[in-house]
Amino acid sequence: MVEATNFIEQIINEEIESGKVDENKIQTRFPPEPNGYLHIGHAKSLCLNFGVKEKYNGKCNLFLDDTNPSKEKEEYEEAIKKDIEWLGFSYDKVVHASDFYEQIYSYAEKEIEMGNAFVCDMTPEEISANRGTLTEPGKESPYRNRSVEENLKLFHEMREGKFPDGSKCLRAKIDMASPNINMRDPVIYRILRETHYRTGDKWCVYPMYDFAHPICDYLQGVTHSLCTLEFEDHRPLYDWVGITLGFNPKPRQIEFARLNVTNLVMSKRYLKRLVEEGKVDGWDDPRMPTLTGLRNRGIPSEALKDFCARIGIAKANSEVQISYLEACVREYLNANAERAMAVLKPLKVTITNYPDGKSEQVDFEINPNEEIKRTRKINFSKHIYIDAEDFSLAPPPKYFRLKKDGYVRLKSAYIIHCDDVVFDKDGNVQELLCSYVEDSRSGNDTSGIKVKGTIQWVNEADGKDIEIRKYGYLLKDAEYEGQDFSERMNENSVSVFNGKVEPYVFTNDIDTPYQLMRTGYFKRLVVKGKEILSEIVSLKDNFNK
RNA sequence: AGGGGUGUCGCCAAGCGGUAAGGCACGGGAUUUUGAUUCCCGCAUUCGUAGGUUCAAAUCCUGCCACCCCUGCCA
Repeated sequence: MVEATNFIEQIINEEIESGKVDENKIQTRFPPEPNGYLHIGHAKSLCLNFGVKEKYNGKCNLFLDDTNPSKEKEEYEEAIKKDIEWLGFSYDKVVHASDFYEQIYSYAEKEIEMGNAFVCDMTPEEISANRGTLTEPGKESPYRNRSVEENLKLFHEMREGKFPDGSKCLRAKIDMASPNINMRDPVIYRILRETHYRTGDKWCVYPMYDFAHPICDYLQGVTHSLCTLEFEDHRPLYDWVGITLGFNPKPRQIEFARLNVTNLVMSKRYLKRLVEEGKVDGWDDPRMPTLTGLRNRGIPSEALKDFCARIGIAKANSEVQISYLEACVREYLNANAERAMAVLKPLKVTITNYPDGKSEQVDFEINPNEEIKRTRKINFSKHIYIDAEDFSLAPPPKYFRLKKDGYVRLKSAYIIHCDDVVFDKDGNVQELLCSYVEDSRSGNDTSGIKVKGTIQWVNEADGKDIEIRKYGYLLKDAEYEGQDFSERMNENSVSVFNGKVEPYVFTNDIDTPYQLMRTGYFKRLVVKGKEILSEIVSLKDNFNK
């Protein structure tokens, strides 16, 4: 018996124990509609469904719920597959609702034969008008009592294309007085002349989600059909289909709360607007909550999965702080990212007492967390750059960095002393004239000087100019209640720096993440043909508190 | 009396009648050639609320309150 980590696994365990389900046949499915890009919310569902598969040694298909040809595209299906691959999940099969169209149609005929469904001639408006309200029952359709023969004939003619779109539909005959509106003779088949991305123009009738889904689950052998909370009201209909059609074993639908994350827009509509209005560079913009965006951002899939595991699965509506995701990303990257040095705002430093033309190599630790420390060489010479933020003319108390007449250590190299400041004609700091302490070299410092601060630097001779980008959130940190999306848009979610970076970062694969020391985690990214350094997540900063 | 759900620390979330896990965040301290990391220590006498049952209740019962979802031929 596996140890349950959430209420769904608890249910599965109980069912196995009671013999309700075969422990060797646990099966789930990841069921996106191929009508858009997957986002971080889907990652939660992916982790849940594939988590159950892996835990119970069961199966999990990628089920593309393509019952509405007007919204679905091949392009989305391919993007979905790529995202799943990125997360490292392997599905047993790729199946589509459309693979089962013929069988679903037969099941509809069966419902008609059993007197459980009828062809209704009312228009969508009429059906809506007769559905009743939340507090009042609906009215039965005048076509509700057609004979089985007539229903069958009409349903066949619907398929044959004898009726225009919307003129007729197939409805389940359940209960127009049900307090659950989904049970008031729901439409289960509609006439729709739309080219389907997989079946083309073969069909002009398409099953509705509520009818197709339980059938597809059953046909695949799904034992547990996991979906989000808004489908709770649909479960009676899901069960109705299974029971009337005599499914055995009948799949069980279980609902869980969808993921909400602060400062993130998840709605497809708004995401689309961001793309269309040019607020972002596309669906894969590093600021987007889409999986393609997160991947482009450099969020490690391991960290995303860790996040999903840590937030858990429950039924309470909740909103997770984005800082939780960031913590997971930092934790992973801290252990796995190589360190490198770059400066966002280069400030020239000349080491006046260092010999002209001399260059030496210092040892730089690749990742201080490694058990077996690895180092690489970095050139050091008379001319270097430090970050302008690491020098202050008017330092606050407890300032650890460089100040006039102060000392600071250059990471992996020497301690320097700021002797003089060169200003430009506008009075801005242009250059620092420093002297280095010759016997303070990293590794064999015999100078006896204790410095509080250590800062990163880039050697002028081999530093590369590069645009460095840091990101803010797409949504401002506001009370989401009552606030319109457009009012919450953060118009300044990109900060651009003309920085310098050591050449080492170009020697690895483009997706390699680095911790730019004291700056954050970054990776290279090609934006409009130009290579930049793009922020993955910042480093935690306790100093500003 | 529409129906279906949910309410445990700032944010997630365990708990399933025996006297409030854990993570993130936060506060304090130690170590640190990243003000990072790591390491200690602290962080709900209380579980939406009011009653009841019980030797014992976050867990059982009853009432109330709050929030979410449902009137697509969308999923």
